[in-house]
Amino acid sequence: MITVSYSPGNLEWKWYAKWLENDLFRRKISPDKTAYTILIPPPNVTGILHMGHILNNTIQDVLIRRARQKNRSVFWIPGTDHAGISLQIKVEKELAKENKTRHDVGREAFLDLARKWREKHGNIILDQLKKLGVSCDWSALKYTFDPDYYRVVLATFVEWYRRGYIYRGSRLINWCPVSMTALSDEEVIMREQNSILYYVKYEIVEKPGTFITVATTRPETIMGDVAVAVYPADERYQDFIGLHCWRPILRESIPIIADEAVLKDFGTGALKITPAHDEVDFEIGQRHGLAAIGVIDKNGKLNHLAGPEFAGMDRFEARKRVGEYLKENGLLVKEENYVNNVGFSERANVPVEPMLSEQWFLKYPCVEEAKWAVQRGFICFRPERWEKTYTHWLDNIKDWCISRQLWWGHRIPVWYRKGTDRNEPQNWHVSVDGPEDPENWEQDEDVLDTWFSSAIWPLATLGWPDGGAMEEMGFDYFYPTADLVTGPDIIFFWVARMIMSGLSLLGDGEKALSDDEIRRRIPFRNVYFTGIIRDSIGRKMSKSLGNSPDPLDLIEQYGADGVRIGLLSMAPNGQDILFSEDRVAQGRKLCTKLWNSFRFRQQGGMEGDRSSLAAIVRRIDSSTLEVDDGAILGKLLGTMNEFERMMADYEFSRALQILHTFFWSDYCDWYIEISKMRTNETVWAVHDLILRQLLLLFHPFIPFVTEELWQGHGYGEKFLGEELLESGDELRCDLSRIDFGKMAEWIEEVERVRELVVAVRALRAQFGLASRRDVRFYFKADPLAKEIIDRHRRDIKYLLLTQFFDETAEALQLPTTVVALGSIYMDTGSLDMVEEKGRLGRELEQLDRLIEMNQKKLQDKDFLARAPQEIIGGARDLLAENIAKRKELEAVFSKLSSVS
RNA sequence: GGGCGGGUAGCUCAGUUGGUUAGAGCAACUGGUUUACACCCAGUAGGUCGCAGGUUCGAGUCCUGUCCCGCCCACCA
Repeated sequence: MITVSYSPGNLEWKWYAKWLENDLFRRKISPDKTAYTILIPPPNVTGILHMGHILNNTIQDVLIRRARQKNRSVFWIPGTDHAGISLQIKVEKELAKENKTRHDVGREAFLDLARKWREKHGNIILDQLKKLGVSCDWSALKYTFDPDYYRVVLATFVEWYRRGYIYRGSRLINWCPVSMTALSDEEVIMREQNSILYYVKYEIVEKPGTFITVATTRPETIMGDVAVAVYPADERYQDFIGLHCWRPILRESIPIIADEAVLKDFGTGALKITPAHDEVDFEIGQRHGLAAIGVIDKNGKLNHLAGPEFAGMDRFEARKRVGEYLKENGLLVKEENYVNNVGFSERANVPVEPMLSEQWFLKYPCVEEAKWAVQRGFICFRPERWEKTYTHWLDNIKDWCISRQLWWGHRIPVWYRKGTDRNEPQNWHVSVDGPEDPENWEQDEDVLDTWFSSAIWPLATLGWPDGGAMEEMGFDYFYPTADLVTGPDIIFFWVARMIMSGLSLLGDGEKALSDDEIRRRIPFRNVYFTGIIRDSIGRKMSKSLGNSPDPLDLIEQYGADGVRIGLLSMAPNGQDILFSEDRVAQGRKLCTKLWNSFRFRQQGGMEGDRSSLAAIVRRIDSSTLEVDDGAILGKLLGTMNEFERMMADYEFSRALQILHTFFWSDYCDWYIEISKMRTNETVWAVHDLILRQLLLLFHPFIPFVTEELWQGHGYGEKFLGEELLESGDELRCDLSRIDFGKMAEWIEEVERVRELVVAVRALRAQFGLASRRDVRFYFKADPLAKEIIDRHRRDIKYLLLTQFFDETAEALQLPTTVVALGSIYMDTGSLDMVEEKGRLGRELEQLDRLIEMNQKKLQDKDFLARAPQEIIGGARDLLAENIAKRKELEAVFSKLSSVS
């Protein structure tokens, strides 16, 4: 038996603990079953649970629980990410409270602090996820900084280095002057800025008194200029190409060159070349063999190469001062306001500085195969459109700067022989364990980009590359994984890189891969991209706006079940989601309603075997089975089939809506109500059957309350989570004693009766008589319809709150409503004739419009000639129905007319 | 500059190869303690489907153009 009222707080933790106790989530390798694996997108150890996690993990849990219901061998691998730069910042902030920097405590002590921080806070988010009910196999928990994971990361580096994909080089990279590290292109976000475009005069060396003017937004880099470039065919500057000009600050002769990369229509068409601080300039410099002079330091301040006047000055201060200097010296032609795009560091939120720097790079492996895998559908993106984004990125891919000047991260496994030139590869040692004579070497100080370790998440979590570990984890059985659920914002950061990693690392050769080989190596078969959760007016949720609800508060208030189903119901397929707490409240209401429907059932007595589907079916006695019972069972089967179709397409919110409508409208509002009139064993068995199927269908979405009801209602020994789900067709076989040939007919019949009841309710509501019990009704129907009405007369009387529902032979002079089954007249005892005439008149008018429309269509020769038969037939039926209806109304109407 | 997504009831969204009178939930309004549930029940109202053309017997759905909103990518300094 279940308790009177539903309170999620009490029961949720109870069941989660029991599930864990009974090891329900642990993977099992069963050769006779198909494997189904999901990798959790590892949340950052620094993260706290937000709505995005809730959505993400709810979807994963739904998929996982459904896979269990379908007898798959399920493995959901949980884990966390060490969150490189993010955790480093947290620890540095704590140090800052004591007025210390990481350099004060030193590398080892700093790493200890970071580890301690993670031990203390790192698993909070996992505990929060448990509150949500996620059914991960916790015995497989991974952390990207686990010692074994750490080794895999290094092994990957070594392997790719060995294959020539990783190299060290001096390139122009994105430098963050606040975090003091290099960043990848993906970590730079472009922002519109109000800038000033300075037009600066450079005097021609060979022609004193003649100038070439360049336009720049970055005058503070003039000291690093090594040339001025123009478009080769630019007629304005033909005479200047090959000459020289004087750099206006730190006066020096620099060449005037021609390069196709210059846009002649921008500014003056002349471009100052500063290879150390601009990407285009760098490339031009390379083409022309120019040196690069870096005038900005890693902390964002100008260095000694900028000259004594500006050295030590912040780059933005220097910009202003250089501007003033140029003006004072008559070198500034003009300045104008200008809006341009500037790259910002994602984390520190300051403009990045393009800087020439020695870093480690990865030339991505298997780029073409990665494209192919998705194009050929070996990996299926949902929604499909993300394929384009993915392909476009791969088409324009550039080498990945993987080294970070941080301490918290996987340290690059490269050692340099002490006292030798680091630029010479023969002085390098690259291995996981380091050189055997460490005293003669010093290790590279840098660590790897966090995303480097994330890229091998599907491999490392399953034990790769260690044979023993792979066997223990069941690599061959569980890889490739089935579904990846993530946000489209990390399609480059993570998804694409995982695909390339899998393709590359699961083989050793670099030869072209066959389709079969690709299928074997891909890390997952489906990628489901969720929408991004926004607030109710479409803004991104953020801490600073304070528009993000605390998921734990929501769970507290509405229960994890309510939050889960509420969120899913508002999540259209792959579209952004406008969060509304209202929906979450509705989620809880659904749980409550489910609960209460069981309370209704239990008031009917708990006799009857419910321990299995077969047992319930046995209790159904065909001789007492009525049309209503058959109809609701038929609807259940239809609902199950449609639900399955939607779920197969990952259309969660639509699937839920179908289920919701069946449960609430068909089962509760109709079937429960009419079954109150007859309480025999067959009816209770039908209830047990429907409730049982509802629990199974709802369970992946609302696991806690369904488990409570399952156990409380005595549905079996096993946990609901262990029970298999029949398909609609399978259930149909189990119900083979029912005459399914008539099912469609039954459903149709019940629909007609419902139509009648609804129409009459509306009629009486219009007369303000909704709750009066003394209203009499009369009906006029043809023999076939009368048979139906007779069959349901008891239900109709009950639902219409009336004692009188009698047959009549003629149109009565009473308020009336006409439905497919016939005409219903309402005897109110007294009646405002004028009011009723007006009402009927309006209804007639509307019918006339419909009839006219229909007739027109059916008289259209083209329509008759070209439209398919069933459409024409449908139109004919509709017309006939409306004409009949009109005739009935007309009869009453004319009677009223004759009276007044 | 290129690409993607969206514009349907006051709000959030469905609408599946074009086909009967465009749907749901919420909000609004009216009425209701009928032996599961007021976290409920019953009912009412509300839409020229962004705009303009076109294809078609028939367009919310297909095509073209156009206007808004959002996102992603891009080396105009």
